Amino acid sequence: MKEPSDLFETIRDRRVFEKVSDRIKTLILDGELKAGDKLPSETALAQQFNVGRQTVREALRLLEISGFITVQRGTGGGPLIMDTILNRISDLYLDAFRMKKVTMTELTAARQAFERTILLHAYDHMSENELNTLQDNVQKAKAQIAGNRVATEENIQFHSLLARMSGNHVFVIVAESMMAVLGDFLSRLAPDVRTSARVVEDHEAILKAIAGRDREKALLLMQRHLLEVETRLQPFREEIA
Amino acid sequence: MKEPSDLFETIRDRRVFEKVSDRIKTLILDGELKAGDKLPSETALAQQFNVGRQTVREALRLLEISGFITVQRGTGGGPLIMDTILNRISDLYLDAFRMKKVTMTELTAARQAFERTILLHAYDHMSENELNTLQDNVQKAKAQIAGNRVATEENIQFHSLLARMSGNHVFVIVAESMMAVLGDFLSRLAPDVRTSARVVEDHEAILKAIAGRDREKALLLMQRHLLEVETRLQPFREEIA
DNA sequence: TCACATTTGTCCGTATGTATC
DNA sequence: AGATACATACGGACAAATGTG
Repeated sequence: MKEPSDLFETIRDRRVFEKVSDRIKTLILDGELKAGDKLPSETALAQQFNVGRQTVREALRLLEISGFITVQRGTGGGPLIMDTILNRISDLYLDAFRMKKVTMTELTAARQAFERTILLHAYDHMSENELNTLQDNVQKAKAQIAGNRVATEENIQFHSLLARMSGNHVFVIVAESMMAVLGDFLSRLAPDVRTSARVVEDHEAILKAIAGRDREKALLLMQRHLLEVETRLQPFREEIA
Repeated sequence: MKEPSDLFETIRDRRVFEKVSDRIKTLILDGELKAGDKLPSETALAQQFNVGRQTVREALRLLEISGFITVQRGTGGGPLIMDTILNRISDLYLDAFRMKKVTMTELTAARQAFERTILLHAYDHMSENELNTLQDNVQKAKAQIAGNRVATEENIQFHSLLARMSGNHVFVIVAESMMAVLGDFLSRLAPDVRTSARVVEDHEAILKAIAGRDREKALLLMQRHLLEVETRLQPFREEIA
């Protein structure tokens, strides 16, 4: 027979490692532990919480994958508070996209909407410094092309940088996950310097439009750019699966 | 200094439990294991992978918190494949909010971009049947209000339905994850039938604009609607901790 | 109601790998 | 190079939960 009070207790008996994880998490959220601080070693934590090391380890796994800590091995190592939550969210989006097997067509449609908004935001508050950062990115990409190498990394980073300049963290999170999906597709294709070069040209043109304060042109170029990327990858869609 | 993009991350010495986790994850992503399938028990997995049970457990923790599996104790229990990624994303968003890495304003700005496009897509291909589904949703919400109950669930579903009608998985994932966050916030507010009623009115008005083939009006109403929801959640921003 | 089997949850002891000094 | 400190990993054991007969 269950006590009536049981109805109001937590549905699931929370496991010890979850409680340990929550305790540490609370300390971080309350600001008592900040990024850069070191947590005690596993054995020390086990003693402090009066639990087994295995339990502590599982708690640390939760904190680690939730983006609150990293773990370093060796002397002077141990759990280190480090905030990578936003990256973790991007990772989860990537998993979700992969689970649903999103197509390039779907991705492009979403990017059309998203990159447009990002561009608008970035366009409005872009500083001289940020403009230089983007131009730097394009220059590095051009250097790659000049050396007959693809500039995939730089080209993807271009969009990540733009997202950052929007000043909206949610844009960054979603943009990064979308770029990861794109990177996934690209990594399965044979490197093609010529195609990569065209992407760089597109980026340079968009940048030029921004620098020239021609907003509509920048938007139009971005739209065309995304469409072109999709059509280029289109024939491969079947082979991927 | 950290690279902005970890797409091409350094080849970190991966730990055994991470490899085990990845193996299982790959099986799920490749469709060889589907939602509802049961994984072997921890001891069985340990034997199959030729690793210790503790290692398997840590791998399962990763999969669990990444939203790929749940774990049940007792006879007939064990790891069960279940997709809860969206819940995990919203959990992490909430953490990010508490860490002040993301603001409600940022989330709303992202929603504005997505919901606008979702609406456009849905508007273009909406069938009679789908329109009825949405009207059904509004009717149910109105019934709740008429009974002096909040219609939070129905109101959130309105946006999910709209996202599904866009026919784009990316929109569905992003919209539903954001909606989950809002739902979490709303669940902490005192139920307010009057406010809930206004949301339903907004939805009905949007739907009417769609049915009347007035695209611009629908877009405008949606935009206003989202802004209103934001201001309603604004005071919450400080209290969360 | 009761016993029983299965599976996760937790702890301990020990050994190995790894990074720092 | 050697010593130290730490995470990583294995194996064994028992407790607790959960379903079955």
